[in-house]
Amino acid sequence: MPALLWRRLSAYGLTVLLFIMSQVRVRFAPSPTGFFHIGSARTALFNWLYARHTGGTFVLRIEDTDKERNTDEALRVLLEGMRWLGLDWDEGPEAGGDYGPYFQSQRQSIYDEYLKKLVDAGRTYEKDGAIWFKLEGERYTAYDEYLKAEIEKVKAAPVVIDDAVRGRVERAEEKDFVLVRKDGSPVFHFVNVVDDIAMGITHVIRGEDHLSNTSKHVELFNAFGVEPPVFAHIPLILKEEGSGKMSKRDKGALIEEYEERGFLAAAVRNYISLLGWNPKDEREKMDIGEIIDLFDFPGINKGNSRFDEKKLSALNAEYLRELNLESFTFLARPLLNQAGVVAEDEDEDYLQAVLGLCQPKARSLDTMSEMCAYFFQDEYTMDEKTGANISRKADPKVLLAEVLPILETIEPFDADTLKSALEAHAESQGQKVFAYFPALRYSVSGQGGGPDLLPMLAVMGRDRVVSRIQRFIA
RNA sequence: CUCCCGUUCGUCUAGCCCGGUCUAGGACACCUGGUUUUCAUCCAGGCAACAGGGGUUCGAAUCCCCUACGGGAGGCCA
Repeated sequence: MPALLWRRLSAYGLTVLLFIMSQVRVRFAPSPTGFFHIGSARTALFNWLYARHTGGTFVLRIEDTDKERNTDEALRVLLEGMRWLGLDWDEGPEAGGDYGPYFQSQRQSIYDEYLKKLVDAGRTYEKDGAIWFKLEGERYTAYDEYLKAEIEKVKAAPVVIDDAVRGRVERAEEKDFVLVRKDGSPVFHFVNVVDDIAMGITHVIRGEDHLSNTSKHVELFNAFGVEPPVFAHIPLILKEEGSGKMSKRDKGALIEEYEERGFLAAAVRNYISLLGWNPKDEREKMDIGEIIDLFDFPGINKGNSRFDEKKLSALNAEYLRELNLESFTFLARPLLNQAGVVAEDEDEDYLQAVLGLCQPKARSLDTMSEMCAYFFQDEYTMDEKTGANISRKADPKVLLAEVLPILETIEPFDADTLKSALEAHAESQGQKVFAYFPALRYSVSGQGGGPDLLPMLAVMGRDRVVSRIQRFIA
């Protein structure tokens, strides 16, 4: 059958292919917990990418069955995180769609209806007030080492999962499982499958932590007489240090954290797309259109990957450098204001001039405040080590006293003019101009490093430079 | 305890399906040098890996088996 079908399809060429592909329906089904975990974000991203790659539909379904958590706030964090990453959904909260409602808390009647199908088919039974799914197969009782109890087990036929990432996986369920709790609420495995059926989901892309449970899901699909969707179980993201998958407590685990720290969404998105997937060539920095083009199941890895903040930062730095100065300033300003480094009413031109010096060397926006605090504040800490190093060669006060008159009078106060004047002076003293540089930098910034010195002095302006040197000498 | 998945430089990975082109490529990190002040940019160079064992083969990172290790699941959590 498939061979014949394929021949047919090829005959019609691209048109038919596009038609088939447009049938793709994927979903991201988070439960709002109050934070947006990087692993969830990556799952959302892969689903979104696959939908965009195939011209399919990306559904956002909220698994909000846990009423205890602050759902309003938790939902807001989630939706905001999605938007920040640029993951727009075609159906779901605020977007609507023909398969709603998109909140599990509002789908009870659908679950009732589907449960009835299983009851009618004789695939359920009641025990301890809960409704259980009945596996098919020979039954026996055995002691379960994990449950520490004598329980009924079933020799069910193994279920075959044809996973798009892992290939053929076989697994047999051996215990009946609960569909509806004593309190009447349906469990995850049941609602997940029902929703996927009811919403016409064709591809389930999710973390490998669900792989073992997939046999339950396939049992349910079979019981409903529905062909299961294509499963694609993607590898997990492991924590940077130590063992286990990343959890919300680990550094760098939360998407909202990156937003606050001034990371660029495009950089974060690019980085997480590379966790467990790659384009099979040497490209790393890719714009989103390129990623959409290249993204597909064969490029997804099987092995788990470890989160590496350094690599994220390096990518972020690349994106940062591409920004024009206006955008860079726009993004950096709030962080600098927040850090108390830059006053709310600070002059935009001065800020931009300073950031123009710092941008080429910036790795992330959140380190910006310490990098350039001395441009804005006259009280800055003097790095002792640098001070000691400088004094070893010559008395910086003497050197500065020599050049101070030049700085006080030179016109205009710009990098080129400063350069020639300082060079001329150095020559007259039988010195190289660089002999003066460390003392100059140290006196006006307290640092041993920073942006190019002369442009830096020019940006700071005569008044600031002169008074700082005077204070240093005194 | 059982089951499932995985394992290439410190890290992300290419190569594996279709065995020779692999003295295993790239990137991040790190180290060195340069960019004739600094340095966080930039440039050049360097360090560094096929988990172990057995088999198949003229030949294995690539195929098969075993072991080890890592991860996940087994809940009236999702």
